[in-house]
Amino acid sequence: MARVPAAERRNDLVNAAIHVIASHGVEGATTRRIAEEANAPLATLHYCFHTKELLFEAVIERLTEQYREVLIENDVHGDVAATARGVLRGLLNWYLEGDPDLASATIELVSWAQRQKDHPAVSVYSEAFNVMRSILARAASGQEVAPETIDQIGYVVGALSDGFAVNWLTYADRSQAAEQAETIVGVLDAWLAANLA
Amino acid sequence: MARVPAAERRNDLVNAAIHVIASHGVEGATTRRIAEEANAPLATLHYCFHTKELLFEAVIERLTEQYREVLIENDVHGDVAATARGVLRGLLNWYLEGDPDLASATIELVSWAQRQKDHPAVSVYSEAFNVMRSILARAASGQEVAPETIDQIGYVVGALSDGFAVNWLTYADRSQAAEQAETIVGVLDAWLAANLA
Amino acid sequence: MARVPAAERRNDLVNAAIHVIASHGVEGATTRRIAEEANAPLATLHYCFHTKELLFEAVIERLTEQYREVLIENDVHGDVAATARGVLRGLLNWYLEGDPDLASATIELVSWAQRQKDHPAVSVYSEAFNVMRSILARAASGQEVAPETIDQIGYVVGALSDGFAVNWLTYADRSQAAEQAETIVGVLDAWLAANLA
Amino acid sequence: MARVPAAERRNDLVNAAIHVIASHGVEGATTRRIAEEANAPLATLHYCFHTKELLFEAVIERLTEQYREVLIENDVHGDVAATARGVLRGLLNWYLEGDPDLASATIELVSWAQRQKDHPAVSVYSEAFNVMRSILARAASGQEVAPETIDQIGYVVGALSDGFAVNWLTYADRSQAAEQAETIVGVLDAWLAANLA
DNA sequence: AATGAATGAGGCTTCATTCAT
DNA sequence: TATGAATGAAGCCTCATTCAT
Repeated sequence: MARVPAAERRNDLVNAAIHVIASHGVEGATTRRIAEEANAPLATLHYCFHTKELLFEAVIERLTEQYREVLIENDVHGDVAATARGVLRGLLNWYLEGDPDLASATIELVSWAQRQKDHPAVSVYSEAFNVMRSILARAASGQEVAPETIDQIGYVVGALSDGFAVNWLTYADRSQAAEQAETIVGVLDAWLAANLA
Repeated sequence: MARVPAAERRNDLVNAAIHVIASHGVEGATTRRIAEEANAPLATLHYCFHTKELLFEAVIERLTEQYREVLIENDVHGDVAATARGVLRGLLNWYLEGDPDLASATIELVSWAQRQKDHPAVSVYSEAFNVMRSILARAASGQEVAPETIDQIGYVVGALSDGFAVNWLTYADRSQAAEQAETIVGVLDAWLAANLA
Repeated sequence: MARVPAAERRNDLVNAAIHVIASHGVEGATTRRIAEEANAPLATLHYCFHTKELLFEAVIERLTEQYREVLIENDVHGDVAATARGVLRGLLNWYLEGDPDLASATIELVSWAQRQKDHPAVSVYSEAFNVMRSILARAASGQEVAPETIDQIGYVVGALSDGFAVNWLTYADRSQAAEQAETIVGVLDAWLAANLA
Repeated sequence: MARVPAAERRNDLVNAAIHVIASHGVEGATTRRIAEEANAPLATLHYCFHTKELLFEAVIERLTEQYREVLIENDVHGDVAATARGVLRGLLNWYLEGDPDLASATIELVSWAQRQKDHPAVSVYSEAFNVMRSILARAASGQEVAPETIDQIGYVVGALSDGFAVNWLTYADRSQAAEQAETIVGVLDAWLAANLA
């Protein structure tokens, strides 16, 4: 079996882990399956990560980063309402049109991570929330918006996208989900309109 | 160990499974742990359910039923808006104040079930949705509300409660979650106000 | 593979462990090898002992018991000198003519045990020493022998038999060892004669 | 990591191996641990020794040499009895006051070596015995001592020191062992007195 | 009907070793 | 020469399940 540099292998393994977690769940994501998916010998997995748990943490880091990129890419640089709307749209599209593995692995890993000793799960959420807050704060700089309101908007955007994701990953019906995404955006709009008036 | 009738044992085992799934995840819910939690011999688990998968399906049935009861108990028999609001409140309270095991086991099992051959996961959602629809439909009987609107309301209530749950189970901060529940209800209110006018 | 009752299996496994430790050392005594030697599935080993360490402790218990039996069987019920002599002879014969696996496994395990958390190794020695002391003490009941002397005799008998064993297990030359056994007994005799006068 | 000449590395590795074997046993003496203890890259171990077995043989050579030095340093150049006594004392002190790693590694390795194909273990003993014999023979040159007697004395000195060592390494109680050393020397004295008269 | 006993398959990890530079 | 990187084989253990009573 051809030797492959470690950096590349680490990358392959993280990708493989994401794929396997997405399709078999955290539960079915065994080291063997992940190594096989990455076309790597089993021992290589442990050479690169030492522990399955460490691999999963690397996966979480990757997901966190992806999530952050989605947020940043969808910053429309408008006012608060438009910005919140853009970010929510971006998230829904990420779930719908991006790599579905990333989305389902995220959902899968959140509860796994929540049971780990040092709760890396919280970091995904907190990191995501921080990025969202800074985006919204910048959008609000010209307006008179209380900091608590910013946080609240961030929470609502997050909750709406999570709620959307759970349903979408359960039914896996794309056209239905596309309609639901519109509904979800409408919900945010109505709430923003009522609260930022 | 005292011999216990199978019917009772089935019940004990389902309860134990819920508890174990909630605290260890689907991943950590081994037959041994479940049997031990139920104070039952390991073989009894297989005597009662033959397969771990069958036990999990029984758990899902139980959760579905619980979910339905929550919906029904929180039917305020008012107009559509009040009813949707009541149902959402009921769900949020179920997560917040009811047996937290039930709530987290539900979230845990949804993605597990989604990966099973015959998708029992969908049944939880569909069943829940059907109940919600019938409740909302009855509430709407005196008003002029399109059937699609009813479905949409059901979807939004579900998504909001799911979004709430994911965050709550991740952070497990009760007082924060209580505030967030208010926000969530506010979101529904704004949307209903804008859409049922 | 035929099912075999657990008690018998535990016994088989302990015997197999002794044999494997004797021939491959603690180092080479893998669970697989032991299970194979016992004609048992690997899982059975863990069903019967849960842990390799627990199996080894059972082996140590067995060895301790054997050692004690050797001592007791060789109690000639004479005076102190004759008794000490008889016990030493018994030990040397045990090494030479008994099951050589028992003897070498004993030597092998002593240093292993010494590195374990709760030092079961010491127990082998202490137990053996206690038995020896009580045998010698009874033999000395009619004579005027200080308790410290009894302990000292016990120590010397032990040290002589250990010294003999190390050499015997190293060279594995039976006829040479038989002569050496005579020498060792002679050493004890000389020392007893000089010290019990 | 600084590149270090192979000769020095060989030395470091042998020292590290002795230390690791002493504290973790042959069983726990993995190449990684040894390399780490020697502050050497893992591959260097195999570059210097090709095989773990070859490293262990080098360790045995070193131990043999040390043992020989102890014997020679403790040659009092007196008559046979005094010389035997001096050598025994030297060995007991080596165990008690010298580097305890050396002593325990010796005991550890003897049974390991005994299981190897070409029995390097025997070489330690034989070499040690030869040295002892030549020392005793020189001491006996003025006296009338049969060659078999010389061999016997060598054997007894060896057996007594081994017997002492096993107990000392098991209990690791220095003050107790110091007393026992006196006893052991007394045993030799009594035997020599009775046999060289 | 109910369960203690037993097991094949597979879990994660670590070993001594070799490759490639 | 000397070593970071990589790996096949084997380590211990636990899983869901089945057997025998």
